[in-house]
Amino acid sequence: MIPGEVLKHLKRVGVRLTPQRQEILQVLWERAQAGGQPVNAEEVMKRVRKRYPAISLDTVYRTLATFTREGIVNELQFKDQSRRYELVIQGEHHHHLVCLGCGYVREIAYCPEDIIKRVRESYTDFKIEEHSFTIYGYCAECRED
Amino acid sequence: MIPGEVLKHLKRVGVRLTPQRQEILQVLWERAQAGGQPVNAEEVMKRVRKRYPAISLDTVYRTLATFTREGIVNELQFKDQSRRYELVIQGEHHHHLVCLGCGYVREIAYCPEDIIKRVRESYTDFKIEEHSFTIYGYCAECRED
DNA sequence: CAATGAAATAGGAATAATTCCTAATTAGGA
DNA sequence: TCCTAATTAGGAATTATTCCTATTTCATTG
Ligand SMILES: [Mn+2]
Ligand SMILES: [Mn+2]
Ligand SMILES: [Zn+2]
Ligand SMILES: [Zn+2]
Repeated sequence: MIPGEVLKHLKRVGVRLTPQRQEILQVLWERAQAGGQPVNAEEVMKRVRKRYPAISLDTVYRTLATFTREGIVNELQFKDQSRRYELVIQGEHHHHLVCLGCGYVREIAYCPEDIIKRVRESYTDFKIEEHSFTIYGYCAECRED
Repeated sequence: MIPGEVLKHLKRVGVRLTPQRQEILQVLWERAQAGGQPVNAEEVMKRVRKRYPAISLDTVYRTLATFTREGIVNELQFKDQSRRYELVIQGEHHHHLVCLGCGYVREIAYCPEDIIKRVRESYTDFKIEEHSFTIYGYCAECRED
């Protein structure tokens, strides 16, 4: 299930493949399959505990941080201060549309690459590493008018 | 100092102009003048206390929330989970470049309006309210290579 | 200019998310 | 199989933000 390249990468950089980590990957993978709704740490823990009851929340946090550092996972920070995670799909990059009412997330394929390029060119003393772009609003169920 | 239109707006929508709120506005205004480095609630409190020692942190938070709701203040949520605030300058809109090392913030004038327009057109059942766009990296002092 | 009442405040408690700590366990190379 | 550095569980600590409530105050009205 879990992409072989992910396991290979972890091995290459010397990140041990513990059962906890495998289960977390599994949960993220299932999530990605089921529409790509990102999950928070609490939710990851709950889901992992169905198959691996002893996992601690701290391990979930640590693991998600490790995976994020390794580029395997995307850590999203939304403005309701919820942090959510999603598996990075190889060679794919996207942003999100978030409902301020229910928190539902949709993916949008567009990325302001042109702007990032321009900024990289004009702010040469600044080394760009990443960017976040999120659109907020109300989904069909949550909008009032 | 504080833009007259701001005071007028608050009056119009029935938000009382207490000394606490005036001092907070003053601090945000001074910040905007001094380069536009956004501030967090703690910092706002410290600065306000120099002139109004009894203000409580809760009042700062409440007031910043009120101002944000009224469109007078911008609430920024960065991915290190710091929340910072800046005065909205009438008729102006910008985004930020944030250093992952020291947290220093620079403003960038570009905005991915075209993408937002496209999203608005293709996701018609979604009512767009706002957006956030932030570029992260390392400033001249913090970059290593 | 005094009375009035809803709005706002101070200060401390409560909450929630995340990180820290440490003794015990374990993955995986030798 | 052994060994050791990496990882973990579980609970404590920390941090940022929100909640609570008795008291104060703004600003409208008479
Ligand atoms: Mn996504
Ligand atoms: Mn700014
Ligand atoms: Zn919704
Ligand atoms: Zn820096």
